Amino acid sequence: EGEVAHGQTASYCANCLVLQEKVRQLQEELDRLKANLPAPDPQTPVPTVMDDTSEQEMDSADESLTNELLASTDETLKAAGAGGAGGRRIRRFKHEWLKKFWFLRYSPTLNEMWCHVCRQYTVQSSRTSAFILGSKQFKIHTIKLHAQSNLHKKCLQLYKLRMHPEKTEEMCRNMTLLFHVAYHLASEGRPLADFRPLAELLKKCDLKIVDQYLNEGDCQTLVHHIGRSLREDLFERLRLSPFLSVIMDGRTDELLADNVAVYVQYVTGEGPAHTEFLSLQELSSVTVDGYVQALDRAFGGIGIKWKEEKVMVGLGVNGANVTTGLRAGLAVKIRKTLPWLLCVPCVLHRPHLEVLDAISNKELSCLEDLENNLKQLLSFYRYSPKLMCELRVTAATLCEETEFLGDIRAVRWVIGEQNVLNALIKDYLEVVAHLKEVSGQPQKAEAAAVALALLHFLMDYQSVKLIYFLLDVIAVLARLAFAFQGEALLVAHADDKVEEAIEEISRLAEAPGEYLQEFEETFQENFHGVPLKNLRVAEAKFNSIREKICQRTQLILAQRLDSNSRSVIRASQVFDVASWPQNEERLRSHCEEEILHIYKHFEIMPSLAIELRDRKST
DNA sequence: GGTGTGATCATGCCTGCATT
DNA sequence: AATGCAGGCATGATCACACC
Repeated sequence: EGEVAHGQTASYCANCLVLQEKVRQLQEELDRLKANLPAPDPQTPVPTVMDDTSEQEMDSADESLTNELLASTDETLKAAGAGGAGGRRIRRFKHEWLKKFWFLRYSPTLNEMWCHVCRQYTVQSSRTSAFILGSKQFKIHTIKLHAQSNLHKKCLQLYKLRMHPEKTEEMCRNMTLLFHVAYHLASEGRPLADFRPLAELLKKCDLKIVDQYLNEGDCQTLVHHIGRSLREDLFERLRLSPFLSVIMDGRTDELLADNVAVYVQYVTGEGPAHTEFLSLQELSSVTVDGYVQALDRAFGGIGIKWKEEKVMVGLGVNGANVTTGLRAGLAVKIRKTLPWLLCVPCVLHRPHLEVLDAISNKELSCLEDLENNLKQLLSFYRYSPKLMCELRVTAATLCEETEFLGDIRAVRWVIGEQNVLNALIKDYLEVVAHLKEVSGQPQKAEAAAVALALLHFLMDYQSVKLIYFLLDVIAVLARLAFAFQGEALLVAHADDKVEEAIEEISRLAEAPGEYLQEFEETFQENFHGVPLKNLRVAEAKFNSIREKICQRTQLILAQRLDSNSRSVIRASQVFDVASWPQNEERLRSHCEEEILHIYKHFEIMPSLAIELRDRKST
């Protein structure tokens, strides 16, 4: 009340004037009521409290209103101002400035001028501007400078937008373009610094883009909001989905902590299930508990309590640091809360990694020896541009593969890279010839020594035979990987593919595969004219190695599918429309048993009961 | 996240011009 | 000549941004 009373004569702002008038009327009404006086006669109605007079109306009205009011006070103020002159020059506010600068306001009581537009539309950061607080710097120069200032221009833009709503729409369109640019940068993983040049490019293409927000910080803000919006959409879809499956892909990082990418599969009313990235979680430890905690955090972040809400039906765990034991342990742990959980072999892009990791141990040290030798051979060329050039001329295939691999030191299993072994076999003679040449150069002692060691490896009968045999094994695993990468692969089919692979591997243990056969046919006393060493000494040893590799590989593949989930997963073959019988009669009874089995498995699941009830009621 | 740098703005002083 | 005013210029404060 005090403030308003104080401001009663202090402002010519239209908003203030209207409010002051209302206050005056209310005060009168209050006084009347206090004095217990009768209501005023209907000719002078007491206005009601502040109606919906919008700011917009006041703004549009304020110019004429202010000017009118000023006209009445102009003379008196002028007289008062002139009386105070004397001695050092005193600058005074000149009322004609109000006509010259429409945004200018002046309060004779406070003897301050300010900018009406800036006061209404300023941003937090510039609240200290003299033309917002109130200035006593009565110089036309000062006002002109303010009119040209960026702050004023920005506020003016906002003011005009408010006055003309149709411009807001245009601004929205322009901002949408800016959002597109920010989204593009984020989704392509491009630096935020590209924001401005990209926006400028669009401008050159005659697209209207706003001039503001073109710095990195604002781009980051836009990306942040885009991300938030997309996540909220996803969360909403997840909440609506009656069932969820989770895929966890662990990753070992030697520099930072281990982490796991959590993906979630959900169903909507139409179309197939969707798979989306949920979040990346740091692993406190690569243990069952570490993974469960990561799962808690991933779902906790979107307000889903997976243990209580009981909507999770499937789990796939993959990754370099995930052992068979860990995978099984995790399944056991989660099944304590969600007994219907299916643990399925999720898409396995690189089965050779897991197989090689699992089978390589002390008994099969030959694998690691081979790996080390291969890495040394590739490194020998990879990190010497000169040697690489020489290799390019003679052994183009191997050179290409080496380049493709990038940093050899970062490749987990060179053996697993099918094309590397293939390339080595293809360019075998050229590589051996080149190494021989390098080893014979006395001026490059270091390189010569390495080349000699590598020659020793390449001209070893057992090494070469092992490479041929591994090519057979890797080929089987590569076919499996290819099958896993198929777009519409059913779980039941994945199981079949694993079975097939196990079968093929067992055949390799008994009879030589395609590659080994080729080796045996080619090798007669020497190999393409290269005399191999340690001939036949290791034939028995090789056979034992071959057997072991096959056995272990079979075992690892067999463990891929969780035994508890197997029966349900096999029953899910019923969903493969291609396997349905043509005959209508037979179709009726087709897979009745399997459907019943799947139903019984999920029967205990609360959300299934709800889903079925909802279906019935509709 | 701290720091240096340039841009912007408010302010005061000075000067030149117009008016009294 | 005195006075008033606009505009130029210098200066310090503050802010945004780039860089480390």
